Amino acid sequence: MEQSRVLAALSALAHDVRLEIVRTLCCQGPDGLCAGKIAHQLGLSASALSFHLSALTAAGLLVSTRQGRQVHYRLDNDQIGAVFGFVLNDCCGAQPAIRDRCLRLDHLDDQSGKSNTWPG
Amino acid sequence: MEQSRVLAALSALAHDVRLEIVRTLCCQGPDGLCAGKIAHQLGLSASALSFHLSALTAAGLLVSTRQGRQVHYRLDNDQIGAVFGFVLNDCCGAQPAIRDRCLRLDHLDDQSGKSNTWPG
DNA sequence: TCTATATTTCAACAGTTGTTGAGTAATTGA
DNA sequence: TCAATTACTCAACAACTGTTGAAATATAGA
Repeated sequence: MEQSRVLAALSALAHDVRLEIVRTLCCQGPDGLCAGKIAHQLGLSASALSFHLSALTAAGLLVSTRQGRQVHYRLDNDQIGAVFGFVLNDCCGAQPAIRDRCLRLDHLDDQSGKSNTWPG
Repeated sequence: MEQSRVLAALSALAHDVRLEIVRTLCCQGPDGLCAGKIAHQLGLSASALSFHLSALTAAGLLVSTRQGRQVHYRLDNDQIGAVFGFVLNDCCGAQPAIRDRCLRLDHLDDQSGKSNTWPG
């Protein structure tokens, strides 16, 4: 994964409406949700929603499929995982302190920082 | 962790110079690196660097300590882990497909998506 | 074809972000 | 105290981002 794609993804996620869109889509099945339903759930105008869906799609975080009049959106889990994998492994040096906190293992282990090693 | 802090952190990370600063600091010891050395390593002007260090510090991703004339910066690993923990768990529904890709476990498991469950 | 529905595009505007270079503040050692 | 070093702040400017409402596009069904 290239850094420019990671930057685009982080930039896309760094907006409250777009993070809500991600949160809304993650609880849906593989069919995702059509634009109108997302707009209704989040109380957004059609054009505002379209703007943010475009941003997330351009960043590679969403994929869309037209079904008749509707366009269905769903998360691209592979891309999302790859983005955070890049940040955690290639930018943060795969540090166990970060990984454990990220996976919420920190309360399971001792506080010495000598917990699990980073996989890979 | 509040969503507003997560948004601030993602926004701070979504810049190539700032991601390079993070990458530079993650390979340093607990003392971190002073501003002048970061500027030299990355070829930045003092004021440009100061602008970006302020952004990262305001977002809670760096901590600084003055040592004489110099100011040393280091990553706040807890905060970084908490930010990505929030996104992966509270925004992406703790999905194994994302987690495995993020931890780069995807090449170890089968491709069926039935791999490890999310911890917690 | 005509109408209704679903979504996207566009232009205008306001607000935010990033860069530059000059100036300022804090600290050290002569 | 003075000069040198280190880092920060500020103003000006350009570029980018997000919001709004109107218009355009695509599809479905009568």
